[in-house]
Order: sequence, then C-alpha cells, then structure tokens
Amino acid sequence: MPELPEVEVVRLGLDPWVAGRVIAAVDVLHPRSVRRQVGDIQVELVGTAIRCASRRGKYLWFPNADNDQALIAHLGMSGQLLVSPVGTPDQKHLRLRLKFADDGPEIRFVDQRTFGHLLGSTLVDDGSGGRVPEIIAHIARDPLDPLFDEKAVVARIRSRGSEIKRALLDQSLVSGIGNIYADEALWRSGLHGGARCEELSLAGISDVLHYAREVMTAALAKGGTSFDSLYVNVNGQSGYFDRSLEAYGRAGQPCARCGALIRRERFMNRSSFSCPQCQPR
DNA sequence: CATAGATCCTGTATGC
DNA sequence: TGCATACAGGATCTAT
Repeated sequence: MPELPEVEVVRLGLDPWVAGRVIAAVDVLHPRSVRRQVGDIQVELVGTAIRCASRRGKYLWFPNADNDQALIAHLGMSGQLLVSPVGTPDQKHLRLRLKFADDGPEIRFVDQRTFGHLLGSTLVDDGSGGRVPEIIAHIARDPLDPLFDEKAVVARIRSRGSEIKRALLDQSLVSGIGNIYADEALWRSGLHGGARCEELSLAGISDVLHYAREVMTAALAKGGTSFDSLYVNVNGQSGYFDRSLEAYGRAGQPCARCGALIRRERFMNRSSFSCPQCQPR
C-alpha cells in the first residue's frame, strides 16, 4: 500500500533512470492502466526527453524537458515501477512498458490489482512559481513539501465537518497520508480517528500533522513499509518499516505505551487500528 | 458546495 | 479437497 514514503523511495530510485532519457515507445499492455488517458499516449510522449522524476503526495510525474507535458503515474494499491534491462522476462502483471532511445533499461509498470494508472497531462502553474500537472492540481501539498503551509492546513482541517481520520486521508487537504500512516499519526497523538475536527484544538491538529510528518520521515529512512512483495522499490526490494509500526496491523497485540490490546474497527470501508486506552473514543 | 458512500481489481487467507 | 466468502484500500464518481 504505497503511501508517501514508499512513493518517494520509488521516485528516488527512478530519477537517475529517467532524467535526460528520450522515450522511444510506450507499450500499453492493459487498457485499465491508462483508463484516464484521453488522447494517444504514444503521440504525446514518444520522442521527448524526460527531465526528472517528481512527486506530490502519492502521485509521481515525469516532466518533459522540451515541452509543457508530463507523464503522470499513480501506484494505487499494488503498482510497481521497475527498472528492467531489455530482455528481462515479462513480470506477471506487467501493464505498461517504457522503452528508451538509448536502448538502456526499460521502466515497467507492474500492477496486480490495477488500481494504479498512468496518463499524460499538461503542466500548469502551481501558484508558487513551479509547475504541476493539470490533472493533479487539486492534490494538496504533502507534509514533506518545503512549501507545505501548516497553519493554513490546520485551519482547514479544524473547519471540517468530519472525523479527523477522514480529513487526514483527504488528499485535497493534505496529501501523502494513507490508511497506515493515518493510524500511526493518530496513535502517536493519542487521538481516536473518530474525533470530530471541529472539536479539536488547533494545537491538537497541529500535533497530528507533526506526527504524520515524523512517522513518514522515519519510514522513508527505512525504505518504506511493506508487508509482502506488492510494494517494492525500483529494484524489486521491500522496505522494512513494518517492524516499526505501533498500531496498524497490530490488533490483539499490546500497545507499546500502555500494554492495552490494540483494537481493530471498520472505518470508511477499511480497517483502523488504535489503542483503546491511549485513544479513547 | 461539502460530505458520505459505492466502486473498481485480483491474489491470499479463512471458513464450512 | 473444493468452493465460497472476506479482505487488502486510493481516488474517483455518484448520491445526498
């Protein structure tokens, strides 16, 4: 389940393999992986050089060096972007292949559950002198972004008429946080995800965001979180932050702070893990 | 407009 | 053993 740290690991791994390279072909092997693409993806991308690998929240994009277009990629739940030498046998769920004019290693999009996708997009002004793909202009800056405006985000969350966990997962408020890191940030805060935003103090919301940044930074330093082979870096290797999780996936195990048994609840059609003692409803 | 819920997908684990 | 069901969940779409 790639969230910000996992996507950043992928971005870091991809950057040296895409920067300056000219796309020679885009082989689409599964239509669902390009379901949001409107025009001909070949026409849009072939013959252009990639400038670098960029990221906001859980979205990646590769801006072209010579025009105002970019290739966007989202890993969804199970997407992988792998660097594969030409001739490497096709991976089981290979959905798309980027070939380059230098005949060097391909970038392959492998995605078991096909929640991920890629598409071309034009770049627009991001409001701070930078460029961002038009398609993801509604995605908020993430807590690791130097231009993340914490005060403004805290105020927006405070005025939300919903539970705090729902707000943390809303990528138009703050991006990059998914189910795992939301639960971890809430555990560190001692807040139950069902707490109403409008009943929290500004300082309390600020704390949750600090913890979110803290836990995602720690996860990034360990190469991200993965429970199985579905999340891997560009070399196919897994991160090992799962050993550091305090709440997520630990139902029935003792809370590291107080010893109470971590509980599991359903929320927004998915599992939430919390400590009944440290995080009362 | 803001918020809540349904929906897409496939491999693995579990229950009877 | 085999079949059915639950589960994992990000972001978009639809409904209220």
